[in-house]
Amino acid sequence: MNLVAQVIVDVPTMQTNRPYDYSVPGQLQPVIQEGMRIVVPFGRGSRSVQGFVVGLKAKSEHPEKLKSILEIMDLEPVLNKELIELGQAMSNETYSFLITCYQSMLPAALRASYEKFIVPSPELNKELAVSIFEGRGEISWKEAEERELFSELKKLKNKGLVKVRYEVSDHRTYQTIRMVKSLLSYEEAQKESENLRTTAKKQKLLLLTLQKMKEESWSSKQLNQEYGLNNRDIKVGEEKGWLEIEEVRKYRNPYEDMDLETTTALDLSEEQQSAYRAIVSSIVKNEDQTYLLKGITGSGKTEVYMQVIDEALKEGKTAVVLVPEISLTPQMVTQFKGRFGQRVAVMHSGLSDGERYDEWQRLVSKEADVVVGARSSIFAPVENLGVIIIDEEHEGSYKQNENPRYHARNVAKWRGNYHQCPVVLGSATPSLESRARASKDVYQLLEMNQRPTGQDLPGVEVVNLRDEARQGNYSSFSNILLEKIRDRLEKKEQIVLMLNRRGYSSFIMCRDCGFVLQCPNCDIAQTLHMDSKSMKCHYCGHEENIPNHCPQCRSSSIRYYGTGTQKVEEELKTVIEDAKIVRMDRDTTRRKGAHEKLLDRFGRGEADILLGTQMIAKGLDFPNVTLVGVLNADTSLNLPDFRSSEKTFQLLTQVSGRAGRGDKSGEVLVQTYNPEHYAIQLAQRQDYDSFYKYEMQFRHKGNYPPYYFTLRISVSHEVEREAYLKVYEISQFLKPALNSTSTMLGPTPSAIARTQNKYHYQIIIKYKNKSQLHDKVHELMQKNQKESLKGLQITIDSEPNTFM
DNA sequence: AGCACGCCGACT
DNA sequence: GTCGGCGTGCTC
Repeated sequence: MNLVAQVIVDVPTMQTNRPYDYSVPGQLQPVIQEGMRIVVPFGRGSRSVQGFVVGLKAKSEHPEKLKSILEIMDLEPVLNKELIELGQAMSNETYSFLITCYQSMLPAALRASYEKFIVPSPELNKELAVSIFEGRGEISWKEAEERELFSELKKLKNKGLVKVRYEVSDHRTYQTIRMVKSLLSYEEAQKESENLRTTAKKQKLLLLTLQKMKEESWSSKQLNQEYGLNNRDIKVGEEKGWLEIEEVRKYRNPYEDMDLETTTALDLSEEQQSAYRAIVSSIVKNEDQTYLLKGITGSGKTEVYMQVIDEALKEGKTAVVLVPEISLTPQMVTQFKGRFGQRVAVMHSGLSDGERYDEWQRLVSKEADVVVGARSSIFAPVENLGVIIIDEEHEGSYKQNENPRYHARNVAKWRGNYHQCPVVLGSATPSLESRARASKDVYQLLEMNQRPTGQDLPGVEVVNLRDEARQGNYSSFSNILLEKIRDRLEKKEQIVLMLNRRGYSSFIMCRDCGFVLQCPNCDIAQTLHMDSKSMKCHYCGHEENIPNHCPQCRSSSIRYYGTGTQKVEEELKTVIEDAKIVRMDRDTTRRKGAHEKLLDRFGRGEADILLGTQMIAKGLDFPNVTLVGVLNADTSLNLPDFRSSEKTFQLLTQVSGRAGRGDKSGEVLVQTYNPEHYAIQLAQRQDYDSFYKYEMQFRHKGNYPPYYFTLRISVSHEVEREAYLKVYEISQFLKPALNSTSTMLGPTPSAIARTQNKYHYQIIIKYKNKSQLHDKVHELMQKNQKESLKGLQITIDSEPNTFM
C-alpha cells in the first residue's frame, strides 16, 4: 500500500509555506496520524527538518519527487484536526507562515532543535581520518567550526569522503517516580519473614510493609518517608525477588504542595445570576454567542466565571480561561485550584518549559479539563469546549507582537464557532471594539454594576499639578497628596502609589499651562526625537523644531516630561523620613518570584507604601490599603497613539479599584497637568458609558477603530534609503487596492526611527472593506519572497496595538 | 533556512 | 587554466 503524508516543514519562508508530499514507509504506516511531528529530509542536501503531518492521502501529484519520512517524533498527535484547521485560518488572517502558527500553538519543549555532525565514509584514507576525527566516530559541526576545518571538509564532502548527519530533537524531559509492587502473597511474605535472621530488622519491616500493600503499587518516596525504608532496603527486596520496581512517568506539578482550601460556590447576586444564566443557556444549547460581561471592579466576575465553568464541566465539557500574564498571581491560581482542584491546568511564564509541557500533557490526557493561563493558552489542546472566558478583555497583551501576530480574542471566537460554545469577554472597562459590537448586538451585553459585598467605590479626587507648579512645587508630590500620605501613616493604613511609565519622556509639555505640542494635521501629540533633535508626527510625517518657549503661554518651562520610580522613591524619602517603601518596577521584579515576594511583604504589612509602575494596577487586593495615588496620570495621555485616552481611562479606573477593598473606605488621588481632559474627568466619575460615547465620537471623526480596520506595514533596513524605497514601493503597490472608504497614512519613519542600527519606515492603512486589501497584501507577500535576503525586513500587522 | 548550480575575478 | 566569490532558485 502507498501512503503519502502532506507535511508542513520547519522552514519559515514564503516559498516553503505549503504542504510537501512524503511517502510513508511500510513500518510507519500503521502508526502515522495527522497532527504528528515527524522528521523528513528536505532540500538538495536532504538535511533533516521537523515537520507537521497535516494530511494523509493515497497518492501524490508528483510521485517522482517523493522522499520518505525518516522518523516519527510522537506517539500521539500533538495537533488535532481542529488545531490544524485553526493554524490555516490564523496563517491567512495574520499574514504569517503556517509553520510559525503551528509552533506557537505548542509548548516550547516540543520545538525542534537541530544539530549537525560530520561522519567519515569508509573510503576516507587513514591519515585524514586520524587528523580530523582523532579516532572518534564523528565530530560535531560546532567543533569543526572551532577547529577551522570547514574548507577542507567541504572538499572532502564533494568527493563523498565525509557525510553530514543531521539530528533533530526537542526539549522534552520527563520526571519519573519509582513505584514498588509486591510479588509475594501474604503467606509467602510471612514465610520469608520467619526465615530471616533476627538481626534483619529492616528486611522484616519491608516484608511487613509488602503485606500491607497487597495488590497496590506504592511509591518508593512513600516507603522512605512513612515506613523508614531506604532505597537500599528496597533494592535488596528486589534482588530477593520479593518486589518489583517500576519507573512511572510523573507530571511535574508546580502547585502540588500548595495548601488548597477547597472553596465552594458563593451565593450570586441578582446581577451575577442573570449573567450566569445567560451564559449557561448558551453552553447547554451549544450556541457560539459572544458575551461582553461588563462588571465594575469588585462586582464578582470571577465567581460568575467559576460557576459557569462548573456548569460546563457538569455537561461533560471543558473550559479555557485567559487572564493577563500579570494578573496570573498565586491568589488567582489558588482561587481556581481551590474550586476545581487538579482538574485545572495552569500555564504562565513563571513555569519552566518542562512544567509547561507537563501541564499541557495533562490536558491532552484529559486528566485536566480546565485551563487557566495567559495568551497562548487559547491553543490549549482540549476537546469538546464548553466555554471560553477572556478576563480583562481590553488588555493589549492579548495581541501577540511577534509573528504570528494573532489576537487571542479572535482565536477564541474561531474556536467558539468550531465548538459551538459561548465566549465570555469580561472587563470593567471594555475595549471600544468590544463595547461597540455589543451595541450592534454582535455581542450580548451583560452588566454588573454593584459590588456584592456592598462596598462603595472609592472616591476619586483630581489634583491639578499646574496649580502646584504655580505655587512653586515642582516635586512629584502635591501638598494634598503628602498630607494624605502622612495621615494614613499615622493611622497605620497602607498606601499604593503608581507612577505611570507609559510614554515616558517621549513628548514635551509646558509645566505652566499643560500645553502639549500637537501635530497640525493629525490632532495627536508629536513625538520628541532626540536622534534628529526635532518633533515629529509619525502619522503624517510632519516635522518641526523643538520649541524653546511654550507656543501658548510663552513660558520657558516647556520640557520633556517623565520620572523614574527610583527618583520618586528618593524624593519621597526626603519628605517622609520614616516610611517603609516597597518599590516595584522592572528592575526590582526582574528575578523570578521577586514580584510575589515584594507583594507578600507589603501584604504582611512590612511596608507602608507600595510604589510601582502599571504592574501594580491589576488585581491586587489588600484590605488595609485606603489611599491610592496616581503621580502622573497624563504621561499615557500624550502618546502619539489613538488609543491613549482609552488606555489612560482604563488604567485610572483599574488603579482606583485598588483602594478600599476591606471594610475601611478608600480614597484615590490622581495628579495631572490636564485635569480637564475627558479621560481623566470621566475616570474620576467612574463613568464608563460617557467615556465610551465621547471616545467613539473621536474615533469616528478620525476614522479610527472600531469604525475602521487598520493594517500596519513596516520595513526596516540598515541603510535608511533602502528601507524608504521599499516602503514607498509597497505603498505604490497597495494604492490600487484602496477606495473611497480607505486611506493610507505615510510612508513615514516609525516613532523610533532607528533601533539596533536599523531604520524603520511604515505605512498605516485604515479601511472598511476587508477582502479587497487582504488579497492584495497576500499578493504582496508572494512578490516580496526574497526581500529578506537583501537585509530587508517587512512586517505586516493586522489590527496593530499601536501605530508606533 | 541551506544547499547547489552557475558565471566572473585573482591565484598556484 | 582553476579555486572560490556570492547572486539565483529550489526544496515533495
